[in-house]
Amino acid sequence: MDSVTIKDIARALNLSTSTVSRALRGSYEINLETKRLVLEYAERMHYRPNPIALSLKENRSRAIGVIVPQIANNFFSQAINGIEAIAYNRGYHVIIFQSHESYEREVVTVQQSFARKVDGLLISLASETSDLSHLREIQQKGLPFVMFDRTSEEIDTPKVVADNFAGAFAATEHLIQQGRRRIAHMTIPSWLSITQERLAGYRAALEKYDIPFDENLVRYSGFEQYEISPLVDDLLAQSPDAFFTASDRLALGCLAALRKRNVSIPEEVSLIGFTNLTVADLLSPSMSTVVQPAQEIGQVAVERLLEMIERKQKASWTGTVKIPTRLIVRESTQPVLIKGI
Amino acid sequence: MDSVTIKDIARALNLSTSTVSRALRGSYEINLETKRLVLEYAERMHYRPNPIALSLKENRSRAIGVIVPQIANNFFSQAINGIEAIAYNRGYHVIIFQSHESYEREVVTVQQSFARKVDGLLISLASETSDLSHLREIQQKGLPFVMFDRTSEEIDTPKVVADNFAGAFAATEHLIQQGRRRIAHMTIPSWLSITQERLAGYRAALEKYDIPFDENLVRYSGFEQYEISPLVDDLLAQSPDAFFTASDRLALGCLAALRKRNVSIPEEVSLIGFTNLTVADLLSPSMSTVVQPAQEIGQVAVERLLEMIERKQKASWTGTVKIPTRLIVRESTQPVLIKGI
DNA sequence: TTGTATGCGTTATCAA
DNA sequence: TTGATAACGCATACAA
Repeated sequence: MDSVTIKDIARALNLSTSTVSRALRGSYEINLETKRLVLEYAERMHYRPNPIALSLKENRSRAIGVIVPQIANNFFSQAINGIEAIAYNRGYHVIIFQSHESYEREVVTVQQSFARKVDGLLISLASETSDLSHLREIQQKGLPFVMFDRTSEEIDTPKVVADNFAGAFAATEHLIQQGRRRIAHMTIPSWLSITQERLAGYRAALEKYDIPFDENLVRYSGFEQYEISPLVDDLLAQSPDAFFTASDRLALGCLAALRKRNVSIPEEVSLIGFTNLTVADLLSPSMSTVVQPAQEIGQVAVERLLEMIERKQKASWTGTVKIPTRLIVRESTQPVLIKGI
Repeated sequence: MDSVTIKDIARALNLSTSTVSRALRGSYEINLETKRLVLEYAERMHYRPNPIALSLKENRSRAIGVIVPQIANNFFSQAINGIEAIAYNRGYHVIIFQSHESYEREVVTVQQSFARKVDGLLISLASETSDLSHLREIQQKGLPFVMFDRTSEEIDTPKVVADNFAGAFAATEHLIQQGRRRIAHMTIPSWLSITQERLAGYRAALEKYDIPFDENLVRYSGFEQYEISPLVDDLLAQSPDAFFTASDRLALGCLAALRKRNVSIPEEVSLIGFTNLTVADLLSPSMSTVVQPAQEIGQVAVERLLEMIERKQKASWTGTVKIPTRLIVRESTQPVLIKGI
């Protein structure tokens, strides 16, 4: 594990470390011949500056931390994909952390990434998280961070989310236009901001078409697969004619549960979900979907973060960016219409 | 971004940094009262050792690098999930890198992770990669690494893969037992080890049932979605009665292409693919699948890596671990049989 | 039991 | 134009 250091070069060339350092950094105040010599030798020996030493000196790491509830989730893995691509081009590394939907792990993870001197943090909250003091703490310590997807009103920092309201509105409206009126809404934990926004979009669409809101048609589910089936039973007891689900897992769980009960789609019920493109591609033909712009959310979030980092300012603007969703309507096997919202 | 350092504690308590350091590390040779004082103060000030300083000193980072072709891929994100869970419990961080299937990026990434002083590397080769000198280089420099999934015979290091031969054999045999005899095999680039293994399993099953191998029934595809459809056309011209695809993307692409051409499944053709559980859950009912044990591969790989790191030895044993696959056979809507191989 | 000095790799400051 | 020295935060060999 022996790397070439500046010291090695200095010794070999009978120079001081400072001269070598300057030569490598292309400083002006240096003899051209010396410079050439150093660069040549460094090249030949495959010299690479030690990023750890640099981090210690500069008190930064050129790395950003990403905290997500789960990597093995299409939405987050696509978001990370977007994040990594941009960060890489800007010379930053990405360190991934998973909270596994656990509040405690999220707290530990935030602290660890701070200790690791990440230059900034991208975070999507664990479903368990309601107390946000760990975030206030790092904010107070001056670590820039951007929240994405699972955000909270209680923290004043830039946020990037899908336009959940518009997406839910479009989905619900689509179902209504198909003639459905008892639209069940199966969604994720109620305290998440995205849940509220989607619910609001759902309600707004109902209202537009003068359909009364029936809270018996709304069910909140956790993220475990086994929770879904009983909720579908509950909802079926309310004799809905459509399902609008708030995540891909719910959509798929719902799909499976309906099949199991021999409920035909789309004759008896229509089904529409919030999913992302990868999943949307796999869906059974009759299912339309609101596509979450996962990758774009990641990209926009990391861009805002890098801006904060490089301008070294808290946050020029701490608003929420809403990335448009797309509604993909499938009549039979083919997507026949893709419309932006 | 002001963190408490040992120096701060020393100053506040009128001690030397070495005393504080020793107290924090629970050294014996120290006054119990002093120790208590230090620990208490450190606790109160939320002291956290600076991992960067530690890395510089100890020339290690308690981080492992993971290089995958793509994060936004169910197989790899599940593998990373398995890796992260274990690494976390053992006190290691995971730094993710994507090669984006590019040889050049893989090389750069390997060098960067070495420069970052990762304690070890888990790597799955980019499809473009055939020259392995970058790996030989880090091997020679003493950086331990484990290859998983996409490995190469040419490197002598521990490897963890799915039992591709057995999986392909079981898949093919299943199709044969369904009465199929012209089984098309659509697979990934031919130079990847997993491709060869799967092809071998396919051929072995044919041989067992005295079905002649027809190379016109085998097609190699890259990882782009648009490549698939023409290949399916090619294969259909050979009038196959079944498809065995070597990855989930191919399976899904193939499925879509067949639907588009109104080829009915499973009447006209049977379809079986190599996928992982998450994807398997989404599949259209008639499609059986060989499940890749993604998470387990990640877990086993990281365990072997940590073993190498902590024993500080090159590699006690550089063999290949084959993780069993499972064949999930779906007759109609339900998986009716799950058998281990 | 505690303190002093040194080094990990780098750069910035000051001196030559 | 170049060199010596200190500093980043920590651990440790050695001195007291």
